[in-house]
Amino acid sequence: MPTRDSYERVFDEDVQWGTTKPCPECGGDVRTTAVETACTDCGLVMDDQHVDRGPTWRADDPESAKRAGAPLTATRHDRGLSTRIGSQRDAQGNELENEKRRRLARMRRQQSRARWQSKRERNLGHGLTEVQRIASALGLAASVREQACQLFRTAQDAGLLPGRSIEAMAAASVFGVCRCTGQSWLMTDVAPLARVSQARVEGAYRVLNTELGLPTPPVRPSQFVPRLAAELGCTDAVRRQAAQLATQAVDAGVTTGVHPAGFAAACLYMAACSQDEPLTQADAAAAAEVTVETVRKHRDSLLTVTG
DNA sequence: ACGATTATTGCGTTCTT
DNA sequence: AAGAAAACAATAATCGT
Repeated sequence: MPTRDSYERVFDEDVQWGTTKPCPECGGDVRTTAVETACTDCGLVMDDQHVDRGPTWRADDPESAKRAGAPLTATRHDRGLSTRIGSQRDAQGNELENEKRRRLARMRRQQSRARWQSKRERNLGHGLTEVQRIASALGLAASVREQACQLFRTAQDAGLLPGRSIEAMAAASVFGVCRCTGQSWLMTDVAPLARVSQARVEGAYRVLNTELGLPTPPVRPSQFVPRLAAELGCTDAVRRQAAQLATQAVDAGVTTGVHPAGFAAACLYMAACSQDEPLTQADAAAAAEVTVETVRKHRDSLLTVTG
């Protein structure tokens, strides 16, 4: 029996793991990790389907090659290590008789009771389910969902839960990860998905941020360009130019205090105009959930920047 | 001439600092 | 608390058909 150290990780050959290439959206780095292929800049996910294949483990001696279980995950309260008792077939795949079925059902029931050993664990399970629900409602990538779950764990470990609702902290965890990983979602996007008021989520996020010292960079309008561009069906060229305009405007310092999505909409509108692509102010504004006046205002400030 | 889009202005509200 | 920003509304101008 080889020791764990003698194992080496083996991945599929058809994917270049851990490599980067330029992003078609924003020119940033598209990085293929163990769980997905996504742009580190704009968050564009190109492929997060090969997650479930999981890593395989191979002994130095190829003879004894065997597959290990799924990778550990932060998304389940037991990190995915719990035993599942099936009900349909036995290990050989044969049908089970009724009596055995009943016995298995009983075992399953008992085990599921035993699985939630403590109140703490129940809370964790509840929180993680909530994190997952909100995260998938936002359409976050697998790696981001994973990080959100991890953040919730950290919050619980830091004793931030007592006195606050789990739902609030779960939503706050999702939002915190959105902020830290540059996702184009604001509090106004996350809070309505929570089962508690926005004020609660904000409160939970505040303690999360101060107690844990989250590395939260300021939101940049360029983060919203890809999503809005996709929603509006803009061409690649328009999207690229809009992203460029956005960063240009940030450098010029005309974006402080403004709604980033609204500004991104203005960038897209400007870019579309300059390339004679059809995009009305009304549509751009609607995508960013702002009014046409806002788009116009920012268009004007963009004009002063670009000269 | 007509509808759609864009501009302009003022004003009460909401948000940022 | 002061000031900026975004929303709302009314109205006019421009453009393509």
